[in-house]
Amino acid sequence: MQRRDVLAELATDYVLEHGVIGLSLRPLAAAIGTSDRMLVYHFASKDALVAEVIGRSNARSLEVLRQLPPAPSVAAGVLALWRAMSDPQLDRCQRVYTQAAALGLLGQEPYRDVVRASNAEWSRAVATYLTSCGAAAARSVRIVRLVDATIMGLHLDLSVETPVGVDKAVRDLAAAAQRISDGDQSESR
Amino acid sequence: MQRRDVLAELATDYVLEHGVIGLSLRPLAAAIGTSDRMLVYHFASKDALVAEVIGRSNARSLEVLRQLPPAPSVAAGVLALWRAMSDPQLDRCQRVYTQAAALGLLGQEPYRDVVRASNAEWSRAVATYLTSCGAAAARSVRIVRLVDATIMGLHLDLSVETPVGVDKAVRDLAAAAQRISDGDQSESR
DNA sequence: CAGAGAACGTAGCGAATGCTACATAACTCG
DNA sequence: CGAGTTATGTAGCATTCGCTACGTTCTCTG
Repeated sequence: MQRRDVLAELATDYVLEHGVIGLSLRPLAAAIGTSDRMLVYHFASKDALVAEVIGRSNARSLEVLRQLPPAPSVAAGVLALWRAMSDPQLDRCQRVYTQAAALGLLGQEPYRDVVRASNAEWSRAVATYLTSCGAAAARSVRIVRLVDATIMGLHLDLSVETPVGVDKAVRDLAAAAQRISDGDQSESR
Repeated sequence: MQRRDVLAELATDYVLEHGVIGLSLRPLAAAIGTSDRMLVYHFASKDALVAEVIGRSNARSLEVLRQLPPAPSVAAGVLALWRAMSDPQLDRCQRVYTQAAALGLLGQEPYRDVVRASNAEWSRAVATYLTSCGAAAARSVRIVRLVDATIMGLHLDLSVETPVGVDKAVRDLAAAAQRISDGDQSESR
């Protein structure tokens, strides 16, 4: 394996632990046994390095998601998805993504392209998964929109405090997803 | 009004436009007609200043939310809440909150206390609002958990791209909230 | 073996960071 | 008026930042 790839993977490990926001080259380089000089040499700039790291973090997420065994129903699939995303490994990837997205919320947005691409790929993968759980293909994107946003919001809540009732909210979400898949037209023409 | 309050309000305006993440004292000071020297003098440190700004930003959110007229149903209340939070003014406050929360996701968390307090206050206010829309008081916190997280997640999505189907997701959310309020026990024992 | 290209170390540049020391002005109140 | 608190300006310190210039080692290939 090329040196560049090794460094990229090590840097990804480091970022998954320390985040993207305050990141600076020298501590990162020291932690993975190289120098800021070499990081810039291999990745051209800090922003390019971080962008690649974000991409790799999201690639790891996708890898886990794609190996998630299908559940017997959409509701069960949502619960399985929640459990999978609550695993520390995947949770860290999601946190990195959230930090990258939050950077673009106001003012500067150095990682816009990677974040966009990651978001699109992730949405597609979740749709594929929920379809494998029996979601009507025509409705899966609609379900994904709701499920993905809610899981992300709940995880952000969980990072702030450890609120009661999250499990219940997840079950409510699963039920809502199931209803949409089953063809509920009541309130959403 | 004390000079300190004036500066705090001006700083809040500035942060609502430029975010908390890359913030540095000198550009902020220059923009609001003072110096970094004076900011540290009045607020003791940068972190203390930013913490206060985050608090004020969330106070503005609460002010708007508390003046939101009750809707005739829970579903309508969720839609009204969504519309209110999509207003640029309130949206910016939410973005600042998200950035502050995202800072604490990995590694450092300088604004933990303010974020926690803001989150708690906000949840309570949303619960109060939805109760005024007819939500059963005993179920309002459960509804809030779902609604608030979803709206936050959807707004984060919207900041990344402008995806189709968000409106539909909001209506799905409103319908789900309505069902919970009406006493749906089906999937969430 | 020779040469080329990749990998790396040392040192440092210019800019920006939060914050402080020191002195000065302005205003309030006895 | 005089004293004391509040507000401000100037200058700078120590550190860190991303990045680069320059030179050296290593490895691979012809």
